[in-house]
Amino acid sequence: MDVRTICLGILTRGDATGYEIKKLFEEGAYSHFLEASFGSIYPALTRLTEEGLVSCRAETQEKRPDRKVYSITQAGRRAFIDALSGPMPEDKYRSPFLFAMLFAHQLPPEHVHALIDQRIAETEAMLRHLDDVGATADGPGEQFVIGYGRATFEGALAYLMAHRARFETKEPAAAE
Amino acid sequence: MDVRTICLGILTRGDATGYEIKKLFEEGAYSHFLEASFGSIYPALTRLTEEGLVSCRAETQEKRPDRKVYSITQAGRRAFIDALSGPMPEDKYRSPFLFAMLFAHQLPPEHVHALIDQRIAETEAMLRHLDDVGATADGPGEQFVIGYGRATFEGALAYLMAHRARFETKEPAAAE
DNA sequence: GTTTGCATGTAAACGGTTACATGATTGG
DNA sequence: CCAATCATGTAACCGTTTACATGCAAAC
Repeated sequence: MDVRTICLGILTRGDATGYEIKKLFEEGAYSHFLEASFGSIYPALTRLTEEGLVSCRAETQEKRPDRKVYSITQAGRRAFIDALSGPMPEDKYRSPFLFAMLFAHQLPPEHVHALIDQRIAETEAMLRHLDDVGATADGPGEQFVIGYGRATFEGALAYLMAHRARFETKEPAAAE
Repeated sequence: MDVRTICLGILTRGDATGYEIKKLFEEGAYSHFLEASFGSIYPALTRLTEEGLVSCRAETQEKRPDRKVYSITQAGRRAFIDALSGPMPEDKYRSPFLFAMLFAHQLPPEHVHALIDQRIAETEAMLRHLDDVGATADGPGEQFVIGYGRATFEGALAYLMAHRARFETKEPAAAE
């Protein structure tokens, strides 16, 4: 899913500036499965405007830099639905944490232990975040996505809790 | 986690050719959280050899193309442990499926339904795959990683099963 | 007085994928 | 006969990140 399509999707929910889109990426209900930087959002918005999929009105503000508010056009809505109707690219999960855990026996036990504890803390933080955004989420889609995130993170958390002892520091482990 | 480090890690488990490393990526216990193509593996192996982190012996085969078998060196092992000891980059999860679900109310109900059913089938296939590789997995690290995968996919699957009815085709939904 | 927030944008660098090039063998 | 498996490698392309450039206002 490229940044273009994601911007289009966000704009179906209401007008926004590039800056606001970025904030949705890092703070919203999307943050656990989407990400993008200014360096990709601004050029995407410019191209989308050239192609007539979004329109742009400039708002001159006092005491604040000018802002460009983008709206999706009818053509944009059509292009968006088309993009969602085509074949879905596969989900991608890249996990440096799991990669490191694969080599747990080659690492100092206290390092492995720290890795797991850190991961537990991050997962708990993620669950709290999902609760926060879940409280104000509107449509059924958003509720579904947040629920899906909660289900996976809860599964992961339970597993981490249940298996951390395995790698506890200096656990002399009965046999090899 | 770049392809270089991942190749190094795989080679700590035993010698391998570029071709074999690729197969591990797509068939092994790694496949749910790692991926790489030939176009990145071969150049990585070449560079690693130049830097002395791996060594390479050529095996001339009859009836088969020559193969280059790579082994990790002592310097390579050190570099690998160093890479795992530094700060871990965050996990990244990119989900076109969840992105599409966010806009479920804008999509034809039968399309949403198909999306969920497809996802259920994929998740079940993934769980079967993890069972297969889990049966032959050796170290504690591999067992942990497979268990973690199972825990998250089982959480996801239970959620999908429990909530698919919400989006069932033509469910006239009591109120908005 | 320094950091944070608002606000937009560009250019270079990076890591990676896709497609291409080559070629023999084995199984359906 | 065609597809798949084994096996290596390059080059063009792509989307993205990172760093840079600019600047004012409010909060700490």
